[in-house]
Amino acid sequence: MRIGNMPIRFGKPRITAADVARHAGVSQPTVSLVLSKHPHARVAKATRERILQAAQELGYRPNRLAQGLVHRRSFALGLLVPGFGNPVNANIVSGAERVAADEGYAVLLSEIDESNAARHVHTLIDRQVDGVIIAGIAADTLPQQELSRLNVVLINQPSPANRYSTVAGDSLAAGSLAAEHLLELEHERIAFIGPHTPLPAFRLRERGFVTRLRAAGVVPRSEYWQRADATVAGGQSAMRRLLELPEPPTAVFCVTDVIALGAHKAASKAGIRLGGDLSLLGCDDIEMNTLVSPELSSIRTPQRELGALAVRQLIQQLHREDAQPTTHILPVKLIKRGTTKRKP
Amino acid sequence: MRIGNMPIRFGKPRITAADVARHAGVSQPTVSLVLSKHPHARVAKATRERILQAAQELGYRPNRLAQGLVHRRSFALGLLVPGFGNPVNANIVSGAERVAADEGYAVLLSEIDESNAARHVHTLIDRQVDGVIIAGIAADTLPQQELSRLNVVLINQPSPANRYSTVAGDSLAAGSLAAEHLLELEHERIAFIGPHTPLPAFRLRERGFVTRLRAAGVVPRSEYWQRADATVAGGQSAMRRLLELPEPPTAVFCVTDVIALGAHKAASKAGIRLGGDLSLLGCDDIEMNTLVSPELSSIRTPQRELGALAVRQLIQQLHREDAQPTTHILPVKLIKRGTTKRKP
DNA sequence: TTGTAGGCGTTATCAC
DNA sequence: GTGATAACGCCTACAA
Repeated sequence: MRIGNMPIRFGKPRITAADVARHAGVSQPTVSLVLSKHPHARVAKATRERILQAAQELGYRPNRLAQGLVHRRSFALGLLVPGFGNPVNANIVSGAERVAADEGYAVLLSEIDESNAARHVHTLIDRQVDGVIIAGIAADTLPQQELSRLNVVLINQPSPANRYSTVAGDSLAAGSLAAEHLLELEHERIAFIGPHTPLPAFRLRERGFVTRLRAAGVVPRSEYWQRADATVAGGQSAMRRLLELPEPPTAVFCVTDVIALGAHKAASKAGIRLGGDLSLLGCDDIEMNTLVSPELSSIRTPQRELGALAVRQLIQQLHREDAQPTTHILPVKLIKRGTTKRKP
Repeated sequence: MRIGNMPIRFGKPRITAADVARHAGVSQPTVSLVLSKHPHARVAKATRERILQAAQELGYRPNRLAQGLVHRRSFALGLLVPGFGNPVNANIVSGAERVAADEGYAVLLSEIDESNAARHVHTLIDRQVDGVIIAGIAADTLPQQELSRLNVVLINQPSPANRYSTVAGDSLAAGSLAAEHLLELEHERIAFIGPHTPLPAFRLRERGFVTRLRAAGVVPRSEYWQRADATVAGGQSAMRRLLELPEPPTAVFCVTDVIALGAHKAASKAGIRLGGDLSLLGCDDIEMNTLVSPELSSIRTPQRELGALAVRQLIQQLHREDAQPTTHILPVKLIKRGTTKRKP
């Protein structure tokens, strides 16, 4: 890529530490000492005052790039997500950004898919990010070599080989809660719609679901086990397939709300009374669950909290040379609404 | 803020240009010349080959921070948005990020509200962003002085004093189209729900709407003109107020889909048949419009496109010292769905 | 207590 | 063609 020799507008002369020094009649390092060193560096009160005032007057702000160069770190974090069209990801990003900003870190956003992930990771390394957070995409689909040079915190997925720290909603419990709820409502013909994507969190939800069903003596029927794209359209067609079965299920658990909303739509279109003829349960509890009618029952997973916690964990890791990978599991919660009712 | 003296994990020795130089038996600046200078800098083919190979072998990647320091720019753009829980903003961000990445720019994400805007803007300046894009928040609520030191592109709002470039959906046309559609369906008792927030785009939508109504001889009734929070809940309560009127409207235009979805919900709850008893029209055309039943008619505004265009415009501005503020208006489009039907 | 020297990794300007 | 040398803005170490 060609750089240099390009004019840049607003090359307003930046105020530098040297300017402040001149203004205050001291040397530049002294300015640096007062402004960025440990709270009470030993420097004469008088000079300190003078420097602080000069800085104030000139509106001096240290150049983070220059600081980064010296410190070999940038006070910036990379955030790798596959599209925040998905509200779950949007919430994670939002939670992460907030904490990062509070802690003085910038957030570099990278919307990735399998095809461009390597490029994005490289970009982040080039910018000396202090660490990256990975959400919504399996870490092992990313270039391992570059990843190993970074501080990494994963969201919603166990770390391959336990190398990275993880924060996650309790996916096993989510699946388990889902099964329990449907069993409690006395359903037996219970179906499942999961996405093709082999995202660990989704697999765990499925596992928790199946395990709990089996424990109750309900054996999953293969024709009730549907795969779909993790989209509304995917949920729709999967639900249509279920409804066309000679003996359709009386309850369906979808591994994400987006899928569930698609299923919701397909069922409504087919004239099925949700909550009456058929119970439908999603997972994540996104906002629009309350916009459809009847409102979609769901398992609420923490999202902003995950983003926030991931950033905190990442920042903490930066401070300890010997930090070991940690795992944080946050609880999930069943939210009963209109789509899940006792078996007809 | 205290910096320095903090251990940072993975201080893996970065490969520098000096390393490559040593490896290739040339001086460091020569490496720089070959790797980052105009396509065909004059340097002996043999040396060039050697350098390229050395760089390849060592996996050298130039340090963007150092480049930024000398270029006085960072190849990073700031993105200021008020919450991407709002899918409209999420789409804008997504479109912007994509183009930025393609052009080699990083995106620094800042989720702002009026209270923390100044801090975020400062942060961006400290990081020497080459420019910022502002979406979903009125530019004149931000600190003007700092803003004036930046390259700015606004999304969906005309520039105060015409100082900044703007890209926007055609809000006037959106309002006008909305009015036209409802008039065509022979409605006369036409209501409006707009947000409290004085966001320019919203005011323009309203103006376009009113103007077109007036042109058709329909005089807006004050009791039909509701203000609401720009949320689902806001839309709900506004719609309830409308329904309680002695003579309720037969058609309602909401200035955003989020509000409209709230209105949709309130109407459905009240037993109103949307599209039958009452026509409802939103604006933006977010994805979940097709999830409710009947599906919500809307005016589609470009969102990813706005984000993408904003970045392109911003980057272009960086290249011309004498760039004048420009204005791009993108067309909008009526999407007819189930909630708008001929007057009963 | 403060100033001087040196370097972080890069690019630009010159001599050679 | 190529290699010193000097920035960019800041911080650390050491000397005064």
